Amino acid sequence: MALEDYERPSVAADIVIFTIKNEKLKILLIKRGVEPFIDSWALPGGFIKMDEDLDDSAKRELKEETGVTPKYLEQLYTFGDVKRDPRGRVISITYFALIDYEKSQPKLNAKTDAKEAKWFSINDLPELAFDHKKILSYALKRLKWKFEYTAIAFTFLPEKFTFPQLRMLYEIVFSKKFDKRNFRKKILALNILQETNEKITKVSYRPPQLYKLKENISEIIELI
Amino acid sequence: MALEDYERPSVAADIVIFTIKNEKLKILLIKRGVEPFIDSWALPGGFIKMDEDLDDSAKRELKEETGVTPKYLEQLYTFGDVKRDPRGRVISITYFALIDYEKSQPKLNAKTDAKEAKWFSINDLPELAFDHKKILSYALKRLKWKFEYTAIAFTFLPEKFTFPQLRMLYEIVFSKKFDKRNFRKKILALNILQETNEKITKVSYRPPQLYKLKENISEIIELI
DNA sequence: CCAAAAGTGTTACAAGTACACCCATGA
DNA sequence: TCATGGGTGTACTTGTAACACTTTTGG
Repeated sequence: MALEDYERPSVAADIVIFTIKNEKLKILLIKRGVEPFIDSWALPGGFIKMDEDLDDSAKRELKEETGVTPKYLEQLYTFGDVKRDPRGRVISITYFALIDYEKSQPKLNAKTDAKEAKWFSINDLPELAFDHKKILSYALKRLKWKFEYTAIAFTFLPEKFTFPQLRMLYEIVFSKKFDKRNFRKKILALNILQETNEKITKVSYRPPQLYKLKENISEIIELI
Repeated sequence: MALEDYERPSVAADIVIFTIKNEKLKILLIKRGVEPFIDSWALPGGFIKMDEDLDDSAKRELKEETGVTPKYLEQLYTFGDVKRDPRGRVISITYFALIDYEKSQPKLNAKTDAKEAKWFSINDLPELAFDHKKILSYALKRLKWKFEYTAIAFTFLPEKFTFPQLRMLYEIVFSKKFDKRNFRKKILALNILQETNEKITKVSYRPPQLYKLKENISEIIELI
């Protein structure tokens, strides 16, 4: 049962990274510079190295290909159908990541196999390489689930944010409107927000109040 | 970017399979017949083959080592820390499986690397090989989650079952008592059960009624 | 003073929880 | 007739959903 007795598959990490910009839910894609699927859009990712843990690999690939560092990262699912990659057996450990929309400017690194890195609105996507469409659909389910049962929405927001901003996130993710009174009541009941005495300025209507997460809440977002 | 340019890790599938027997939650372990961790108890599993999909690999390993065919199987998580296996880089795609307690007699296959296969109560476990304790703890979380948000509990039961049986499952999984009136009300509200006109016999108290899942419900257990 | 979006409170309905007595059976 | 666990209904509490008017600001 020595490890050498077995033929080994290639193992890659691929990342679905979401942000929200201009009131749209977006994901970051790269344009492939190599075969197969050259010039197709695909999820950022690449082969894992033998001396790095899986999460580190996902972070590195994302950083190398797109210059982006996620605020939140978790493993999504492992796809490994025999024929998902025309080059041979490639198992893809996929990741689900989120980034603050203010910090989401991709910077392409020319040294990688990616020709281009670009945010695409989820409603206006190109054809994707490999089985990446399936992966994305899985990631979208996870995103909705996380919004419903955890406080992960805050990772899309800057330190200080308003209720209208937060509500907008939920409205985008679930593609429906939420009543602002009920929404506020529900969030406040979680008892994780702290009012600041600052307001948004330069809006030609009643300016919304800024809130922030209470101290020590940021780390327990998963637990709600 | 040819696949050959990358060193490849070994990839295994390991399975946490649960059953309920004698009012105890149990998992199936094998006693390792080879190094490393020879004579230690471990999750059943083994290296994936190049021509089989991941789920098939998990099913095959389970069958080969323990003779058991799961009623329910889903991917759990992929563990791949650099040093989780002393032999070298081994990534483990883990599975979560359930089996009807009436069909859960393991039959050891002598041709494998397992010396023995045995059900262990979750409250009375031996030391486990590798990082299998961590994997098990993850599987337990998933089990509770599935019980809470899906109708997966029925996979532990035979075709016809009683409310007391079903309630017992929940009490075992959550280690707490449920009020029998409220429990019944909640399950009936799901509208997935059909009363039969049969009862349990040979009990020295009022015999409980047998129920079964409505037609076409078995397949949508995930959706509740 | 107008336009725009923020902020606020009450009522109705549904879901969940707590709780105690009678029933059917085998021994 | 007794012991055992099964079966049932009601009141209370909590959470969710529906809904309309006043407030603050910049232009």
